[in-house]
Amino acid sequence: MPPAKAVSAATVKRRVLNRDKLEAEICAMAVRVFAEAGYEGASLALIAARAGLSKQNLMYYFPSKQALYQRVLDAVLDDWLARMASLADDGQDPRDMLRAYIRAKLRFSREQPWASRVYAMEVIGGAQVYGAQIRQRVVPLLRQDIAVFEKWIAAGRIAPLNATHLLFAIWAMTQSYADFAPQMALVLDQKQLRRQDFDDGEAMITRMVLAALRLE
Amino acid sequence: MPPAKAVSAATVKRRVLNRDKLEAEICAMAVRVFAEAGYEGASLALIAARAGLSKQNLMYYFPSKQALYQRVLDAVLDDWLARMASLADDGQDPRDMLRAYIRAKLRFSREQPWASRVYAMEVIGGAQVYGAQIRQRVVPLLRQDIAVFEKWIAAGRIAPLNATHLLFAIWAMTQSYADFAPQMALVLDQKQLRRQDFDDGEAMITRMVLAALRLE
DNA sequence: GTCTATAATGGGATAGAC
DNA sequence: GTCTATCCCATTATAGAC
Repeated sequence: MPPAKAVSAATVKRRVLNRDKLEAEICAMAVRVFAEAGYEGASLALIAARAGLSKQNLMYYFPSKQALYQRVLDAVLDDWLARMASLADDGQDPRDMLRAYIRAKLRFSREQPWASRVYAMEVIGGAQVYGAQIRQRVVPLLRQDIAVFEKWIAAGRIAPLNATHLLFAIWAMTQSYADFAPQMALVLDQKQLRRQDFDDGEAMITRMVLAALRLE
Repeated sequence: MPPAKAVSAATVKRRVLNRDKLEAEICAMAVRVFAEAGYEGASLALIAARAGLSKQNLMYYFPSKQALYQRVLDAVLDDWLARMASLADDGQDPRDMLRAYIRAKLRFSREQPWASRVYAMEVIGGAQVYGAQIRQRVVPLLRQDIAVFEKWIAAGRIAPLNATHLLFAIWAMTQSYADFAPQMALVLDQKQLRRQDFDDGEAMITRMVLAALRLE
């Protein structure tokens, strides 16, 4: 864990922001720490230092570590779901909608890798604190998308297959460009993924999906 | 975190085992705790209780938490790599080899979900403790597999595509049946994944890969 | 090898002055 | 809202008897 950096300039500027903005900025720092160290491994002292305030001051805004963690996950889901225009919007060309869906999900992996990772860690650990929210906010959307696939199949617009596992496959592949980026970078002999790698991934994923659906 | 269970019967039996066996059994308990709680979140006391010995006794066998963690990851990789007969073995039919590869990887996800998850958590967190081992033991094997894909392409046995990202896709999809099983179970409205779900996943993944490679 | 006892540290959380 | 000071507890780790 690298030492916290001084953020005096940012701190001063922040003092004039209102509470909502400040809390959002704290979350933005916290998401990264949680993603790097996990819930237990993340220390409030480090998060506070990264955000440019004292640990006690941090606890003025968030009464407990769990409260901060849940707010972080809420923010992650908000951002995520806002970007992921559901497939359910409707009866456009499946080919175009799938391309857009894959692109949007990969874009999130590229622009918000820590958000994706903190969510992934929570799920892998069994979603012991955030399970209820996932059930309420994520699962219904996934089921909606699956229902769209099934409608397309029923209408003969895509080849018949298991719609649920198709969605699992799309999620797995797109998520991995955030979650497993460190390993991918090692294989590619790079320090981190570049824009080109995401484009290559997008081409690969799109091809696999469309080929499986007999849409190319 | 559920309370530790009494394991008196197992404990007694274990006392007659030799040191290697006992250490292996401790690792088997530890991998699950690390996967559920992450490195920092896992406590030696819980691991010791699950393994049926005292915390102090656990530390007789493993001098530190980090040493135990690294041994756990070593064991995970040993088991994993032993099962994953590399593609590189040679020039069989690409169709059969890919089917076998996907099946072997999914079987590992099904039989050793905690192993997969503890590895995933380590990578997502940036592989800060185990990065060197991944570089030495995992990356070369992945590169070997990628090289096989490229040989197949050069020989015209599969359609041309980005071999690296093809492997990333296969890994992402097969891994996810261990790592994201909790979320999948929620979508499927089940307590956990059943054998049938893995079979459905295998069919889906195989279809996507073979279709992308123009092998079906 | 297994136990009791105990250091030593770090981190979450609270109280109260200003 | 921000600071200093402090409490309390869990946890890793060690020492030493048996």
